[in-house]
Amino acid sequence: MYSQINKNISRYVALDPEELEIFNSLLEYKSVPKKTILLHEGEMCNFEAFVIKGCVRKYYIDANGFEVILQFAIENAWVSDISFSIYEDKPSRVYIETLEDCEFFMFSPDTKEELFAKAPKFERAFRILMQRNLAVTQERLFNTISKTATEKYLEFLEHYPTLSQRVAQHYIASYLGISAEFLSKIRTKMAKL
Amino acid sequence: MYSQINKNISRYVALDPEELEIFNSLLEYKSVPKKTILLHEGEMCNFEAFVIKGCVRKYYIDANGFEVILQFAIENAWVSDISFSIYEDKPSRVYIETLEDCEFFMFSPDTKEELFAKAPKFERAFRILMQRNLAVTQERLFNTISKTATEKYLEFLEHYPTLSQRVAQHYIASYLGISAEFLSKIRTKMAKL
DNA sequence: TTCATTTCTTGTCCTAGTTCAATGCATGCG
DNA sequence: CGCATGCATTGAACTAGGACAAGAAATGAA
Repeated sequence: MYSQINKNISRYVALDPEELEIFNSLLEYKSVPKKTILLHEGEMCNFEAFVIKGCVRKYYIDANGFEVILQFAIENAWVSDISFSIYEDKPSRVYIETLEDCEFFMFSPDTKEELFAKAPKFERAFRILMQRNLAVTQERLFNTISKTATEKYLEFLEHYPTLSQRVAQHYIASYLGISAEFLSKIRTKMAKL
Repeated sequence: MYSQINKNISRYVALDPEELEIFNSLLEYKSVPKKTILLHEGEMCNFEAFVIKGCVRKYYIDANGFEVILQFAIENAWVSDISFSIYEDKPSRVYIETLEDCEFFMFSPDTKEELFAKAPKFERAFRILMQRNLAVTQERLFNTISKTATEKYLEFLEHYPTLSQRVAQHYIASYLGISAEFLSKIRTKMAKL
């Protein structure tokens, strides 16, 4: 049960057995049914979740009432509204919702501090995690600005091959920043070639 | 000369005089004339720069040969291609260029490691810096997806009031992800109201 | 198995923003 | 000073993608 997350965190920093021990002892396991909202807009996000199993989406609702999906997180991914909530003490503007029955390991800000105090090496691991997060977000910005809808969809299929089977199409459209109807049209056009 | 950067870094973590001493001793001052490219696409970005004075832009060139500006950095901002280059060991896809005569404090990856070794508290400071960077990028993504060109421009003016005086309009258009012509049209329309 | 709800498709019309000129305006440089 | 290069503006024609509507297909609960 711990092997996934241990493998994940070990990618960023070399850990000895005692450190992993400390890490595992602080993890909080949580099982959540599908369609559960883990974080509502306006709340403080007080967790960072590692997905053991299942799929979640992180989204906000824009000025016109449209849902815009910022991130899908599946097995071995982390999800949180880190950037705003935890450190800036601002309420979150996003929702985090399970799309399938999920299992998580959760970190609260307090247990994270405890971890850093007991094993400072993790400060570095979480910094690198943050950096990867930034890299992914930058890549997404890059795609959003510079690619056509079709290119974005192809890139999505390549990057997340399993996801297109797991989540409803209109969620993918929302992630790509295009209308569900237009995605449908892109798909029929692609099928004809 | 050190007061700006000391003030900046102290926002994220409480530092005692010895720690600031160490920090300052590792800073490398650099003065660069305008229109200098600090980082070319394909190079490894081996610095994080704090802008003491001046203005730089970070941009990439998309598949159709268009420049897209990702970031402007002015006084008291940090600029780098952190996310990809330094830790992932991938060559950068972006350019960083001075738009005015500039003064910087530079950090190389090595001096950063030296800093972390001598004063571990900075690991945290740089993690938080990274988080803010992520927050800003996420905000930008949010705006890019959900706002009209006019809204983006207004938001830009509000957020970076001085920049619109300092940089050419077509750079702002490129930052907003719209054509220079269309920005001009937005401005004339706004002026008529 | 049936009915209801959600999801996907398809067509038509519409608009925000682009592309491509052409023209006037700065401004830096010999 | 004059000239060249880059910058901003304006207009006309075009297009990617959106909004709306209505039907088909899939999913799911009782």
